[in-house]
Amino acid sequence: MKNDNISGSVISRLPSYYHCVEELYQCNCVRVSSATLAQRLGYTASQIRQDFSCFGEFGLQGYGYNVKKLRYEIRDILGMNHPSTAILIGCGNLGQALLKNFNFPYGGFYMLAAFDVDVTKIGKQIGSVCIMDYKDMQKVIEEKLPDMAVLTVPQGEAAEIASTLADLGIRAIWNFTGAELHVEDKGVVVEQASLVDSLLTLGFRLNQA
Amino acid sequence: MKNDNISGSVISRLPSYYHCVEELYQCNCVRVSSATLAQRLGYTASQIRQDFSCFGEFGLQGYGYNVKKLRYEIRDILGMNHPSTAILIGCGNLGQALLKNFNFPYGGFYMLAAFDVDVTKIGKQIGSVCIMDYKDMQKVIEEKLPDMAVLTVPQGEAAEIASTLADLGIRAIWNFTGAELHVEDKGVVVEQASLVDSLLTLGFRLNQA
DNA sequence: TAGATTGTTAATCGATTAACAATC
DNA sequence: TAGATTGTTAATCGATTAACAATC
Repeated sequence: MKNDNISGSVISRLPSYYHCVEELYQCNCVRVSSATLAQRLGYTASQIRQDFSCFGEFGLQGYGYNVKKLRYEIRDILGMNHPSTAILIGCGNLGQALLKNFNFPYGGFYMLAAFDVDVTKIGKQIGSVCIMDYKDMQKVIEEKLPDMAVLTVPQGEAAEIASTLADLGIRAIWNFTGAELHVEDKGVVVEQASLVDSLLTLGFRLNQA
Repeated sequence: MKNDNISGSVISRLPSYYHCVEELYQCNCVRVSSATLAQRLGYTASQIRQDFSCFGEFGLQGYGYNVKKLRYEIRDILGMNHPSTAILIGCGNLGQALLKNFNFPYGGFYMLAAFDVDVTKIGKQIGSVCIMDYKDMQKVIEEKLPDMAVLTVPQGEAAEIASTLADLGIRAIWNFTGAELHVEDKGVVVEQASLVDSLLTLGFRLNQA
């Protein structure tokens, strides 16, 4: 990686680059110019070249970008070229909905296991995994060393569980609870999955319209 | 509203202002300064005053902001001072998880009804609503005039349903499908609820760490 | 070779921060 | 009155866009 201080503006556009290049790749498209990408994404060609140049030189003068190579590079930036793994904690409605419907591999993660304290849920097969007893979580983490944990537990329990996960070596938490997790000082990456912020933005725009 | 051309940067901070001021209000906090808000939110006091000034003058020199008034103003910006209503279309796992667990009123919307085509689901009570037959949707929309529709149908059906909703007078769509909806030219506000983008950002940051 | 398109430098534009007069 | 803190103007900083030499 050329530059290790990538701005938030650039980071926020990475998912759209990923979606776009995956689509081109699926359509067997071989090459694409920054102008074409710009049109599809609603950015300027200049911005796209500027963004890519934070990470390296992926194109060829007079040609544009080879889709296969560009896809490889963008997946590399997102950490997808080496498989990352995840566990999910808290198999309520939201947890189960994610296990059943969410495309984790497309997001760059393989789901290894899911945990809950409710004995009536333990043993149930949901999506690709079988719900396990929360008591066995430590053992499983120590064995399989997952990179990331999806946190879909009740808000009141989130902070303590997050702390436990950090101590067990989990490196990232995708937090679906409203709780503030204080594990960033332990080197854990926390990403807030905030649906309500999206809805509030919708409300604002509806109110403006 | 003072200024009707609010930048995306400001809009993206509105949800955090809302969360913060709701919390202060729940704690019976009476007044707050931009410096205190800044500390709680991790912004600068200057930015907060600058942001608020896009919408009006909510404070008092030498005093700060009255929490109750500030809460009223921020809720007003987000369109919460007059009740907005919603329906949900597609009661699969995700749809049901939202109906059961998501706090729509906190997000500014009251859920009026939910629809599905699956006869085995119709009549089932989920959260505050009872799943209705998709065939009856038009009638219900014409009667109750909901402002917004939560779209949790399979991706392949999303575009057509969105178009139908637009024609029936729905003014906003909270889109949980990956489909691109072409209804913005019909004056419909579309907000993408993209969990995968959040996960991709997590992957990037994990890869950088 | 001629046309196309990159990566990068320079110019512009917008967003954030600092400073401060106004005033509660 | 004196201290505090706003709203706003000016200064700075960063992000986006435009321009263009390099070169496929």
